[in-house]
Amino acid sequence: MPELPEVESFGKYIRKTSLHKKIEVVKLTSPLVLQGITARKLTQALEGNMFEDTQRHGKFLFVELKKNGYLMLHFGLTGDLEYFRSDETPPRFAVLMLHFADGHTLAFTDSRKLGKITLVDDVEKFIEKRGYGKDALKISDDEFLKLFSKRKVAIKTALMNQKIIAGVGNEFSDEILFQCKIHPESVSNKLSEAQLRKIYKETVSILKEAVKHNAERSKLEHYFFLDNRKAGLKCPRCKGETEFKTIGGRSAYFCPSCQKLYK
DNA sequence: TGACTTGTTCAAAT
DNA sequence: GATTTGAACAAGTC
Repeated sequence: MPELPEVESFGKYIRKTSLHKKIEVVKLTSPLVLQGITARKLTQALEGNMFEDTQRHGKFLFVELKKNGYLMLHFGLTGDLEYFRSDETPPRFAVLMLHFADGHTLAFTDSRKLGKITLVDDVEKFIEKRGYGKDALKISDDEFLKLFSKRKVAIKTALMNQKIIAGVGNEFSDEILFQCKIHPESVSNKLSEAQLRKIYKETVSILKEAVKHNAERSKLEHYFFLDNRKAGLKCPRCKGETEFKTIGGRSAYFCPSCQKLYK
């Protein structure tokens, strides 16, 4: 699922393929993904325009336009990007296609259509208005500690709450807590300062490494859960057996014998 | 066939 | 008012 590292890669992908090219035709095949704007408005804003750069906050990608602000992309569960020659067959789940003047097309694909697309004037204001927390790679350890030491929910739930810190999703939260040997159901404010600092350090280092490898799971083999979220696996650390549990309405995988529960 | 999954949002509860 | 809980959303996968 697209979490912070995947979204960072999507930004890189756009910068590599799609900057400074005139957008000639916009095709929107599924207006369902539009958030607060009409198809006409999106088309008008993009046609004749150009991408200049990208920036990311948590799982949100903002594509800077030459004129009139930013195109905001959120990839939901199944959002993806595909850049191809315009005479090739478009991808199956294309939701938005931008045909560039140079004969290439950038498609936003989304099979389950939980992604979101809109136009944004001011990125900072957008983030503030929606109440998102700092990006997981931009927050300091002290800020992290302050936020997590007052929350009374499961640490996994808190890590995934985009209003506390932005960017961590279900899969990475399982890995972070596995690396820290902390049970995902442990209550955030019951953890010691040292434990919270450890979680902070792991969060940053796992995300950074994933970003470095373009979120390719095959290059993150020394982690355990990232590509392998299942119950009944043998824990590589203590030979216990991994378990499944729904925590905060989300699936959680962990090793109950070496990830300690603090309640 | 229908249960399951996922990130976000929103409503309800505390 | 702030925080927490839990359902809803869409639709492919198994």
